[in-house]
Parts: sequence; structure tokens; C-alpha cells
Amino acid sequence: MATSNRSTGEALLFLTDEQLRQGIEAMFFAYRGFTADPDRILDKYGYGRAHHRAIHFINCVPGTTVNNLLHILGVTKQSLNRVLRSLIEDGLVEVQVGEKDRRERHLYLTETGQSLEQELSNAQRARMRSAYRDVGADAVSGFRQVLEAMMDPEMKRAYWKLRDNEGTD
Amino acid sequence: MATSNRSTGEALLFLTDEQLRQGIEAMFFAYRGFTADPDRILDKYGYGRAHHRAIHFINCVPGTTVNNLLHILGVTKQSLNRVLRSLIEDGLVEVQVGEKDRRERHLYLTETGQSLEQELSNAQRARMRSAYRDVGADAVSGFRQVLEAMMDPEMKRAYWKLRDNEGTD
DNA sequence: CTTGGAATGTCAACAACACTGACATAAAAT
DNA sequence: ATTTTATGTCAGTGTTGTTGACATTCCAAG
Repeated sequence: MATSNRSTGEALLFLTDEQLRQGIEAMFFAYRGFTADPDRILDKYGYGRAHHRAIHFINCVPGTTVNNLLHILGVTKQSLNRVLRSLIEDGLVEVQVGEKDRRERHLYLTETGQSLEQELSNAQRARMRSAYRDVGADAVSGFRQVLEAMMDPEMKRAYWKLRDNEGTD
Repeated sequence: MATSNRSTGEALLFLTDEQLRQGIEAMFFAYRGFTADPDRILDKYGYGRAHHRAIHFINCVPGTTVNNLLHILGVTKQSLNRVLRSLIEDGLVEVQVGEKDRRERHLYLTETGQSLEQELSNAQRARMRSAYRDVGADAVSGFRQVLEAMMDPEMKRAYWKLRDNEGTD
């Protein structure tokens, strides 16, 4: 095996291409599991993953503007607009024109929207909780560290911004 | 320091909805980073993520059949076929009719295909390697454990089957 | 050997959701 | 008054998933 140079410091990080490839595949299969439960629920309502993402972050940052959501989700406004339109038509999302800047549209989940958000995130959390329980707290900490290290710097900022919001706002 | 307030030391399972939600968002943002580099490369050649997945697993299990690939990727044969057709036309994948069962098509990467596979996986491995180095071996182990625990049982089997193959075959 | 069913793979059409580009509207900023 | 910003809309395109229909091949029962 490739772990022949155990004595040197480098060997502590088993960074063979083989190990890295396994990480890549684990990421692929795990993400499938990660989205499987919400996908089944969304299908019932005729929605897709794009709707889920919008609902998730509107719930997370109530009153967020379209532009803000755009940056978090990393899609074009045309793409987001299609999704938002259907959510608004179906009464899951409410729009409020900004008071200070009346160009802005602030987005909120209605009660119906919140209930779908609950249904979706309950399913997703259940899987996450079960995985966490299987492996223990130390593994979870490592999991989060690696994920964060894998993000683009921009995304890392968005991620932290969301985490700050919920503490202060 | 921005690193989380109380993650490392405690052996408790902090399974609050809030902590789980952060895990969900980390997964979302990290997967974006995970696919960003290959996506840029694929774009140059006019391919998409589906092509990447096919190339990856054909490289991983040379001579695999269409049906086998179908199950690994979790798509319909029609969807896979479109992708395979373009890869074959472009000379990246080679098809061999099965000797024992001539209904089967065995898939192999050509030299051109292998070189694209290298380009793609080098980019993806570079990010993975960098993330691994940032966090250390223990965190990596935890990362892999959680990912595996998040997979559907079916996918976990596929994941292990791939890891077995490369040792024996 | 022939026939019918199962397995495998291909072709065609369609839907979801991303993209770009062009344009419209309204409001804020200069 | 003009420019910039935030948002929304229309049209067109591409990738990737879906279903339905069909061709090919194998195998087994008659």
C-alpha cells in the first residue's frame, strides 16, 4: 500500500488519489441520499428542488429580497422568478413591497408555505439526525469542518452570514 | 475565532434542529463547491455533469455494461443513453458487444476519454485534497463516516461494491 | 425449430430548470 | 433630467431527467 512512509509527517494525511476518489464518490452518493426524501415530498405537490431551495432560504431569512436570494442560491433572476411566481400563485410565499426602498420585494412564507417547509425539513433533518447519531459527535464535527473547507470562499461567506443572522436578527 | 463555539470538545450529540439545519446548509454549499471545478472544465467541451458521472464510473469499472451503469447512476437507461451516444460519437467512450451475452454493451474509455477523466478528477481531487489538508486526518475520517451514514442502503451497497472492485479486479 | 417472454439497448417526444439576451417598469441616486 | 439599481417578463436554448414505442438478443417451453 501507499502508506509506506509512516515515519514522516506527511503520511499522517493519507492523500492518495485512491482515498480522494473514494471521498468524491462518497460525496456523490451521499448527496443523492440527502435530497431523496425532500424530492419525494416535492413531487406530491408538483414542485422541484428549485422550489425547495427557495422555500428553505426564505424561511431562514424571512423578509429577504429577491436579489439577496439570487446571490445565496447562485441562479439567475429569470430562473428564480419562475420558481417564485409559482410559489406566490399557490399561496406559499407572500411579497411585501419594501418600505424604505419600494423597488425591493421582501419575501415571506405564508402559513401554508411554513407547513410545507416543515414537512420538507423534518424529512431532511430526520436523515441527518440518524446519520449523526450513527457516527457520534466527533465525526460530525469533522464532517462540518471538511464541508466548510470545500466551499468556495464566496459560499463560505454566505454560509456564515446566514449563521450570524439567526443569532442577532 | 470564527470556528464553532462548542463543537470539538463535547461528546454530547447536539441534535438541535438548529444544528441540523446548519448541517443541511453546509451540505448544500459544499456540494456547489464540489462540482464547480469540473463544471468549468466540462463547459469547455460542451458537456455537462451527466457526462462527468458517466466518464467517472466507466473509468472506475472499465467494461461495465449499460445496465450496471444505470443502477450506479440512478437514472433511466434513456437518459444515460443520450449521454453515452455523444461520448461515443466524440470518441471518448468505446463500446464492445458482449461475448457471452451479445445484448450487453461493455463500455471503455478511449485514450481521449481517459485524458478528460484525468483533467476532471485532477481538478476535483485538488479541491478535496486542499480541504483534507486544512482540517486534518481525524476530521476527514468523520466526514467519510457521516457521508456513508447519509446514503440510502442501496447506494451504500453500490459504494462498497466499487471499493471492492478496485482491490480485486 | 419455432415461438413467446424477458432482458437489453435505441429512438422520439416531452417536462423541469438552468442559461443568455433583450426589454419594461419603478424608484432611488446623482 | 439622467443614470443606476432592483425587479419582472418574454423569447430562445441547452442539459438532463422522464415516458412510450420499438428493435435486438437470449433463453426456455412447446
